[in-house]
Amino acid sequence: MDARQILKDHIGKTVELTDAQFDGFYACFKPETFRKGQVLIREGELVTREYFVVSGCLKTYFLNDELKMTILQFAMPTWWASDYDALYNGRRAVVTVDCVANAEVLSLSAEDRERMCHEIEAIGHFFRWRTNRGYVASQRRLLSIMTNDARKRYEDLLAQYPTLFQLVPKHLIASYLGVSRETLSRLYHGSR
Amino acid sequence: MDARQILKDHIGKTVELTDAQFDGFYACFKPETFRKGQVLIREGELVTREYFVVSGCLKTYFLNDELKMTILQFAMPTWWASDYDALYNGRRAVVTVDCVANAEVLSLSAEDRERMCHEIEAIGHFFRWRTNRGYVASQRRLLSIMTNDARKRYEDLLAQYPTLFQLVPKHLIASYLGVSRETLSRLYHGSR
DNA sequence: TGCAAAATGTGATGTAGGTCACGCAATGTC
DNA sequence: GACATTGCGTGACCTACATCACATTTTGCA
Repeated sequence: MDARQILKDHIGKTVELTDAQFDGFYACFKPETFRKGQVLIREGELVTREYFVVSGCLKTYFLNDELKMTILQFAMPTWWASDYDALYNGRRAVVTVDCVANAEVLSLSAEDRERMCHEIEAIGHFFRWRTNRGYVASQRRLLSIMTNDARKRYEDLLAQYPTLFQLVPKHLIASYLGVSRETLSRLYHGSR
Repeated sequence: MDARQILKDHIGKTVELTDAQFDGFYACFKPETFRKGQVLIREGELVTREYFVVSGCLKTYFLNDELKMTILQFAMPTWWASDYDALYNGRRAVVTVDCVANAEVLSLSAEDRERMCHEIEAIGHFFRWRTNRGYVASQRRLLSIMTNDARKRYEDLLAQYPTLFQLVPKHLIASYLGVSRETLSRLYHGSR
C-alpha cells in the first residue's frame, strides 16, 4: 500500500474528508526517506515540520548533561513524530528525532497544518483528536513508569508491540523502558 | 478578579476573540464550586465535561489494584482537568478527579467544545494549542521521572510551584513525585 | 474543649535495579 | 578477509528508595 493510501486510511478513522479535500491536504505533505541513523530533528535547532511514519521506525529521545539517552517515543507506521513544543511555539528543539530502521515518512510544515486546520474544519478536528491521543498515550506511559516494575513494563511492551523487538536493538528498548540494558537482558534470559 | 475575566485572559494569551465571540463561548460554561474532598470525575463512570480551574486546586489520580494512588496532575488556577480519553472517546473514566482545596471551576461539555470549535476557528486553534501544551507538559514530566532522582524532582517542583506546598498535604506531593511519603519527609528535613 | 482521624517525622531493615568490569558474538567496512 | 565497531550476556557489588513499625503533631468536628 502506498504512502498516500496509508495516510488516507489513518485520517479516515477519525474524520470524513471528500476526495477533493484529501487531495488538497495530501498536497501539503512532502514524501521523504531516511536511512538508519539519519537525524530528522536535532536538539538546539528550530523545528519546522512534523513527520508521519509510513514505514520503518523513528525514535524521539533526550540526552541529559551526562549524555545519558532517554527515549520518549518510538514512532512506528501511522505514528507522528516531532518536537511539539518547538514546532508550536517556535522554540529550539530539546529532543532529537532520528531514524532507527530505514523509513518512509510524509512531512508537514506547521504553517500548512494551521492553514489546513483553518480551511477545513474536519482537519482541525483531526489534529485536535490526534494530539489528544498523544496526550493520553503519554499519560498512560507516565502511569506505567510510576506504578509498574521493570518486568511488568517489559511484558506490557512486548505484548503491545511484539515487532519492535525484532526491529530495534535491545539497549534502545531498555532506554525506552527506563532500565539499564543489563537489567533488560536479565529480564528475559536468566533469573525470573 | 472574576471567573469570566480569568478565562478571558487565559484564552487571550493564545488567540484573539471579539467580545461577541467570547460571550458566546463563555455562555457554554457552567460555574460550579467544589469543597475539599468532593469528586468531579469518578473512575468507571462516563465523562461528559472538562473543568477549567478558577481558584482552589484539583487532583487527577489513578488507583491500582492494591489501592495505591498515583497522582497524574494537580490542577491549579487556569489549568484544565478531565479524563481526556473518556471525554473524547466516550469511554469510562480510568482516573478520578477530586477537589484538594475548595475550588471554583468553569465546566464545559464535550459537545459544546466541539460545536464552538466548529463555529469559531480561533477556538479550534485554542484547543489544539491547549492540548498540545498538556501533551508537552506530560512528556516533560515523563522525562523528569525517568532521568532525575527524587531530590531533583522535589526541588524542581518546589521551584516551579512553591504555593503547592502550602496548599496540599505532603503525602499527595509525594505521590505526585513518585516517592513514598517517608522519603519526601526525609528529603527536606534530616539527611541531605 | 476534647477526641478521633489525618498528617507528619524517624529509625531499622529489605530489595529492585543501577554501575562496573569483563568476554564474546554479530555486523559493517576498507 | 582482517579489523573495528556495535550489540549482547553475566557476575559482583552498591545505592536509592520502599516498606514496616511506631511516635508525635495537627486538624476537623461533635
